[in-house]
Amino acid sequence: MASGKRKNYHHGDLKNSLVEAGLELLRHQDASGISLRAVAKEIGVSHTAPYRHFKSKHSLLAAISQRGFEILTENTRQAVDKEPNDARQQLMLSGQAYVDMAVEHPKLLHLMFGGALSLRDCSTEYCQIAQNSFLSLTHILENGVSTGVFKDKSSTEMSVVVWSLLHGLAMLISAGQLDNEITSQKRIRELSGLAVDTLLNGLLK
Amino acid sequence: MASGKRKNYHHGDLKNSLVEAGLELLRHQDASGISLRAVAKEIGVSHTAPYRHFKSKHSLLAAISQRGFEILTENTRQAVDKEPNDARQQLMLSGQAYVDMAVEHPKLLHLMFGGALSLRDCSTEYCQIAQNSFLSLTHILENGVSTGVFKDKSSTEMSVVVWSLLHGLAMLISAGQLDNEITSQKRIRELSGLAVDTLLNGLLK
DNA sequence: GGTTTAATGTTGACATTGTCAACATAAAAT
DNA sequence: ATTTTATGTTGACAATGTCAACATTAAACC
Repeated sequence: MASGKRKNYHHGDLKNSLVEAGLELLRHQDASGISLRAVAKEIGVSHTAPYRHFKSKHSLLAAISQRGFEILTENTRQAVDKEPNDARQQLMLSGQAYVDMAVEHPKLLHLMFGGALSLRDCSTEYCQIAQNSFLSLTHILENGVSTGVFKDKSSTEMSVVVWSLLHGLAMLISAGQLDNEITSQKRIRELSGLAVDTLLNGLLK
Repeated sequence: MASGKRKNYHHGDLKNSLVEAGLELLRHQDASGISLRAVAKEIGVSHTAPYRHFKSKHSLLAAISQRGFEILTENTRQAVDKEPNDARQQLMLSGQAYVDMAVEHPKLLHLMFGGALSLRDCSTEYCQIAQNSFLSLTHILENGVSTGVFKDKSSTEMSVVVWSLLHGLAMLISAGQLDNEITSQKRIRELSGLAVDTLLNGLLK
């Protein structure tokens, strides 16, 4: 409808619409600046319609966060699939996908990791998908070790290290901490590649 | 006063007390769960007294965040001072100080990096102190290069890489993402050391 | 020491927000 | 066609952020 006012009483797919509207609002502002009433109004339903699909505002934010993990997982999978046999390149591409997420969805990333949402209090499904980056990296590292590209170390521990590097870069970028260092999209890719390259080759002489 | 009710009309140091009270509340809950009225009540002043010292709730949160950067800076400085001549050890100790911050102040760290607070809109002083970790690491790396311990690469770029690694580890820990991997305080120190060690020596065979 | 000024705290009010209960509508099941 | 269930609306209430006007007192000044 032109004015955004719905003709029918039943929306039909309100739950998903609320999540997508929330994602859209997070493009422009932090989670703390988002109100349930604003999201409902954006879609053209009453201020308490969301309570038919979500127990609370917190629940809606958790659903938006889960959507974020789905996007991150899919972006990373597509990137990695470009190089099915090269573990080193897969790490590079994973890094780029991760950092791209930070550039495109900074506020969403901030919601996903920490704050009111916690892995210490989540559904089985949410907890699982929130760890996909870790699992994906573990898989790449296992491939790298078994093909002789990487040192034979605990893949789990190395995943933690690789994930830390990529996640840290993503978080610093999205928080604006590297704005002095970053002048273009190309530069971001350079830094991402440099980070992975430095981890592979080491800092010591 | 025993009941927390102040006898005198003038508090005397309300501005700092608000920041400290906010820090304390952040030990137990996310910034989104903190209200100005609750902070004021904690100190025993009226609900609008804070507006005599802070333009808005956002301003108080920014002051709390700045306090957090001060704590991080001081903790890191004290850790690094233990090894004035060993750049490699200084990196290790910086890592530990950074990660300790994540364990002790997870919600504060989340407030400091991203969300409603941004380096794209901050006072000169805040912007400056928010970059202290970066400057500290750059200094350590410059020392390491000049003493021949580290490869002769751009210290600025290497600082970004090291900071990403430490920051990522800290953020993942504080978000509960590494709870499966971390079983004790000792384990956290191990992971922190492992992360720095892996960055120094590299992953490639 | 008294007066004036400025800093700072309080009171009351208002708009917005999250959430609830009761009611309304219609889709689905029987 | 009727009943049940899902889902949306209306109205209300408590909590919150913020503002203006007023109150208290500390500091500055003479």
